[in-house]
Amino acid sequence: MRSDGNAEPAAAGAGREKGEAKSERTRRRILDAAALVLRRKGFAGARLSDIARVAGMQAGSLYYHFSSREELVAEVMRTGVAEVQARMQAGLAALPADASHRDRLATAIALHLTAVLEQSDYASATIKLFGQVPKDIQKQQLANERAYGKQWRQLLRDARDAGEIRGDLNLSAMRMMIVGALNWAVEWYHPEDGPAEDIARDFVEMVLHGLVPRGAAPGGR
Amino acid sequence: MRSDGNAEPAAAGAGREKGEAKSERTRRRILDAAALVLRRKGFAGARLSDIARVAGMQAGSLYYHFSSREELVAEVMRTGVAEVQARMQAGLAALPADASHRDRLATAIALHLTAVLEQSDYASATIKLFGQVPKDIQKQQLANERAYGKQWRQLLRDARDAGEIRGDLNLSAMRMMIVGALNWAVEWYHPEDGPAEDIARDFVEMVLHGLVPRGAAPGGR
DNA sequence: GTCTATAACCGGATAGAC
DNA sequence: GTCTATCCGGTTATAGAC
Repeated sequence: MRSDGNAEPAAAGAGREKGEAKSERTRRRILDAAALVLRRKGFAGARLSDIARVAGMQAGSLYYHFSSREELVAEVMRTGVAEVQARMQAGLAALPADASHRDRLATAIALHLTAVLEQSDYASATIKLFGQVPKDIQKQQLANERAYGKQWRQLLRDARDAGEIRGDLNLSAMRMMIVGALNWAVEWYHPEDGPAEDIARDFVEMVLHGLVPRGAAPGGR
Repeated sequence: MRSDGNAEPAAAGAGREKGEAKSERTRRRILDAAALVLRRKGFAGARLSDIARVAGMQAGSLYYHFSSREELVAEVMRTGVAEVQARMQAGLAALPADASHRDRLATAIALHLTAVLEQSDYASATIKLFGQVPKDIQKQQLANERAYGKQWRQLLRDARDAGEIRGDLNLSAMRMMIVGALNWAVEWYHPEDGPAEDIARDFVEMVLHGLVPRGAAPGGR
């Protein structure tokens, strides 16, 4: 969920189909447990024994489903992007056909933030993990996130081309700043801070209109 | 560098005085090495043997200067906030007396970003580490960052009270968003992206004036 | 103050019973 | 498929020589 992926095409879908074999369901239970533990303890802090306990089994049993700890972590991260991207795609598609580009941008911000703060341990784990995992997993993950980054770039470019956002800005920097602020929320957010949607509203307001009052002299000082 | 510290007063100064004993200099050499290694490998990934190698000694020798790995990490983090705060204080004090609150805010953004991206391994390590270290170090660190958070809150409140930024915004959310976007830069920034000052300029522009062109209809849509 | 050697421990991975 | 038992490598921390 860095939005700057820049390599090969992203991997397949998020999974989560219905008619799964029992084995598939166990696998998912392990992944759910791993996402939870990884989100809380980070890459090196999450022990297989923790994950196994949450999944309701013994550490050794995990190896029937995954060939190594790293494979398990990598799959959590793959799922993390896939989930956010799926929600984003669905959420944008659900907008009325005549929604403005600014509406689409505002919706994307809210979707990313709620996914990351409230809906998906996979997403929050993925964000925390990226800077902690070995280089080869990072590379793989950049590839996974490529399509997601593309979506954000498109969103901003379309808005600019339509004249709904300024043409004098470095859109790449804007994207990093927006997504960065959203991602960083996993470091400080607690449910007592209120629903993620409320926070998203404030973020959108600042991203679109800035801190300076509309009427004020442009120069500052 | 989370800006939301909320406990006891922060610890003493950043250190770095001149007439240090040899032993003090060695201690600092170890801390420098630790900051570098921790920034690159994270809390659990940084081995004492790595740190010792960078500092030019054997792992066992570290224990003459620090009683435990955690103590070493905690001191790196304490130094991290202290350095950023010192730079911030000096940088703001260097502004002309008639600088606007918006100028002060813009300066704070640039100072935080350059400190974190270019000037201090302690600062970048501290940011990466916070979410990875044990709870007791986190607690201690929140206390260390209390004064820094206060400075940011003051900056925003003063600007609002002077009418230089809007009065209808949740300043707490704004602070988290601004500092969060800056902190997140340690996750993606590479020197090839250009000087941190340039990135800071873009950030300031968006924070102050937003993405929407000044003349545009306020409603969007 | 720093080194070498080693104790003590821990977590990932494997083997084989069930 | 899952369990128990165990191996194995690596890391923190300590002891004692220099």
